[in-house]
Amino acid sequence: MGLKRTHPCGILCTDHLGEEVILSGWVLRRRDHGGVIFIDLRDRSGVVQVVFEPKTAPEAHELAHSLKPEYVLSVRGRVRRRPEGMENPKLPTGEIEVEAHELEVLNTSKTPPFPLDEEVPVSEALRLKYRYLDLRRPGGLEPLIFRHRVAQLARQFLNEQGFLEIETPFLTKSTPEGARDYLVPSRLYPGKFYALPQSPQLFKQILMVAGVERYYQIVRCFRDEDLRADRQPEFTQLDLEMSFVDEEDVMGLMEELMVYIFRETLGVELKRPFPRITYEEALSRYGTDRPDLRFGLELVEVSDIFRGTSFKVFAQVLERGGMIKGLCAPSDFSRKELDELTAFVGEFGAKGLAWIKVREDGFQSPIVKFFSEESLQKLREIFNPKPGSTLFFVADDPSVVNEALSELRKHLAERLDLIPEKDFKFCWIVDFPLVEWDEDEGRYVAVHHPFTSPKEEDMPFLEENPERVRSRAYDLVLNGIEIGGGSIRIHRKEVQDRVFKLLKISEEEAQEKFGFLLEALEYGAPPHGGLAFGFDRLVMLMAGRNSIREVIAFPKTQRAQCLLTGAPAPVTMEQLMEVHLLPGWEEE
RNA sequence: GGGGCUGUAGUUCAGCACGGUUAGAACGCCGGCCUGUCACGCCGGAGGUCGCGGGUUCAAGUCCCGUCAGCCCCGCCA
Repeated sequence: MGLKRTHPCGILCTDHLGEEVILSGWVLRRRDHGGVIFIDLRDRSGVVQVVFEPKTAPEAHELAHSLKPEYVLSVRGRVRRRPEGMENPKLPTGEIEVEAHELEVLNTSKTPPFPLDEEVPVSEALRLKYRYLDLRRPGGLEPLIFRHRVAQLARQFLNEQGFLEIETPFLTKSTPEGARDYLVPSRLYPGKFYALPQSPQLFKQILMVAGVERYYQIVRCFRDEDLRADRQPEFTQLDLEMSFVDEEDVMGLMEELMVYIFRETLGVELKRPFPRITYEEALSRYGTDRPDLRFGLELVEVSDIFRGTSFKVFAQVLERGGMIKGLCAPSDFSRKELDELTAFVGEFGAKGLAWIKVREDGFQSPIVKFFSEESLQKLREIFNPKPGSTLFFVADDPSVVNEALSELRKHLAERLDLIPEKDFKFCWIVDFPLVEWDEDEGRYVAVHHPFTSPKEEDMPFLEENPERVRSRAYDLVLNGIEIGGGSIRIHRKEVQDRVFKLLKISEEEAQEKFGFLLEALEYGAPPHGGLAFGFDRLVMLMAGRNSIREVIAFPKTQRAQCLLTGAPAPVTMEQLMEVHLLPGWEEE
């Protein structure tokens, strides 16, 4: 390579006037006037206009005729001010241009399968197959640069707080419960398998037993489950764990971390402390344990108001122990829109959606005739509805009511444009139940995981009334998306034994599955707890993107394929034999 | 496993409800011209397995069935 780069393209400005520079980058566009030729040269830093003139540099000018998009160049030239009136305000470097003296073509390029020079939409499948071109588009690297920055800030913050970054194994042991594992066959041990970790949970607890006291890791995790816009089979956690702490210590430090990252990247000043909402209250007011606090439309239970009503649908639901909740939307809806909303809640199991329109002269609805003036007055007091708004009600079992209205709440907020742009509303959800009854398995299962500590004051109910026991777990929710979760762990074996008993995990089973952790707990395990962020989700939300694929360099499709490499792919018979996997599966 | 949206030129799309000449547009690409453009301009040209398979029909891009792929959602994700 003859010409060695001296400057990035995107930083050149009037400070560099008269300087001789050597630039390297890709041809974004060529504007060839036969005489003068303009090349927009792009590198990671940005774009600058290079001018080839027949008089100034005949050789370079001649060669420049042959340039095409995505050719790779080095150009030697002089920075000069653009002629009066020829500035391009759309370019950061638009005040200047580079008068080319020498051109070296470092590589040619095939015509790209999609245009790289403009913001035209390109199908995601094509973008993923040619991800290297997709990323090369102007601004294409932005999400990854942003992600890098968030990662570095997190590291910096945690380093200063005395955390050690420690790696944990990827080839580890399958632990049942939780998501489906990705399995790796063992060559040395026929019939045995490693599993890729769903999270470093057990290792980080053991690091606490090892005396690390403060651990973190930005670490890949693997779960073989179906994909979503915010779920990839391999994703990244910012994982951390601390010794000698309670939940307030962890939550407080994590708030500081968020404040720091948001300030340094987005210039957003987050207010501390973040609201703490109990699980029960979140369900009551928002119908979900991950509420979006950027808008109102809160849910209110109105069962008592309608008790004894002659409206059959409500009465029957109440009789069989169901509930009625409602919300007030600040908008009027047409008959057709109301039908659409009814169909919408139907997707979540609601058998109907009752509505009352609020008019200047009172309520209007087909069902309002069933309600006493006293009931209607109470509705007015609760919702304080302005004329022109609409009350919605769902009557059903609590789980259906909450899910349907929670989804309706989000749906209406989007539809009515009630969500402020660039708004970041955090909250902690606390006081989760320790366990919930699993109908299919016929036993209690852990809401978080089996190592989550119960609250001290609820310990007496562990055996008699387990559903009443709250855990020392906490979830961090941002704009209605769970971005982190953690807990204070059980560090004493007798408590762990009682929880296993409650979860109907036998001693033999516990020994087989988590024996190494249980044994570790017996050697002076300190009280400890921690948290894991869904790092991709956090970055996605901060970057204002709709999918974590946008903030991952090489994401997989919804069917879990990598369109770039073609993974997953067949392997040879020899490879299968080596890991003792006999073919036969083709038969199916 | 289930529901929905999408699939037509290299790209982004129109055409499909009501089947009927040779399937269009823009950008890109190829050739030519052009000394101040910046989505340069002008002239000319090439480019199609209408995702794939089957069916209905005299005739299918268009209707029907199946299938594949991408995306969104439910289930699933302690």
